[in-house]
Amino acid sequence: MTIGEVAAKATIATSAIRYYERSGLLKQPLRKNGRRVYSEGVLHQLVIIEFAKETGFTLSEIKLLLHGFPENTPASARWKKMAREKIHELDVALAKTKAMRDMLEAMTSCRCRKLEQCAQGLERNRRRWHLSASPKPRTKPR
Amino acid sequence: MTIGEVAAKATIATSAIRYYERSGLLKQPLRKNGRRVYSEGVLHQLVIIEFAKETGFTLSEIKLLLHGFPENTPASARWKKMAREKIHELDVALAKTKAMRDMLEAMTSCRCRKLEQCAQGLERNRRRWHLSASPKPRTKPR
DNA sequence: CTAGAAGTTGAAGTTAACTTTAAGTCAAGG
DNA sequence: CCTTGACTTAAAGTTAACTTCAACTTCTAG
Repeated sequence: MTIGEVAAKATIATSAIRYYERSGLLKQPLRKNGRRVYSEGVLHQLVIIEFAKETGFTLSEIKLLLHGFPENTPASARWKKMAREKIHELDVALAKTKAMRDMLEAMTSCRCRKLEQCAQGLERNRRRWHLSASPKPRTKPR
Repeated sequence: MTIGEVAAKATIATSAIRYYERSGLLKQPLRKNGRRVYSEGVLHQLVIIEFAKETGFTLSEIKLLLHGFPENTPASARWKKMAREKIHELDVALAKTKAMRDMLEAMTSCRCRKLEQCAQGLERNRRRWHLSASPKPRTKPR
């Protein structure tokens, strides 16, 4: 398969495939006259990559999942190791987002005429709320 | 107050204050010999800005909150308008993150020996799970 | 008066995950 | 043979929210 065919079957851009290769997620495929020639296997790899992305892994974490274990480590063990921390991160993100939601909900009963007045009230509640400078789920990534 | 004093009181960097000014969040303060001279009011503005950031508003949304309404629009009305959509976004993000968590949790009972085998299973469940390309809460912004 | 702290500006750097562009190579169809 | 489309690379662009840097200027303490 050519890179274009792989891209079509996996519905991801060719530029992304090349990028994954450059970043070490995918191994360098064989070349014919300089062009990449892929076997079916790459499709499975891409499925794993996409799934991992959907569950919140960064590309460098995915790289660990794929190539950061001794060669013969079973997939189950890899997932268990990687998932534990990520699930915790997701829980933290959930708590954070809920807190954001609650603060905002509270604001909907604001009766202030000027924003300056809100500031006064907010300052009073500041410690009850302090969300710290931890992971804030971005609302509109790409 | 000088920009340094404001920064200290609000515990944000001077560069951030200048950046907010450039981006139109803060009005240009008076100058004395080229230097910015602030009145107390700016501290309230910064409290509002920080709160809005903590609740997930982007700077351009905050700009709307502060300057995107007719001059005499009460703060309460501004919040209500802005919060409604943001709360919805947060709910979407929550749902998404929960889904991510659940998928990952499911993976912890994976028994595959090779990742390729996972790929098979994942492909089968693909439609049940399809999270689409919508807002993915980033786990480690900055 | 002078060192050093703090201010000023515009421009460039940061991060992640890609995409886009420029400039060139290769293969297939008419 | 020639055009067209797919491929190649390295490098630069994208986005958000700032930070850092370079090159000055200004204020303050001694």
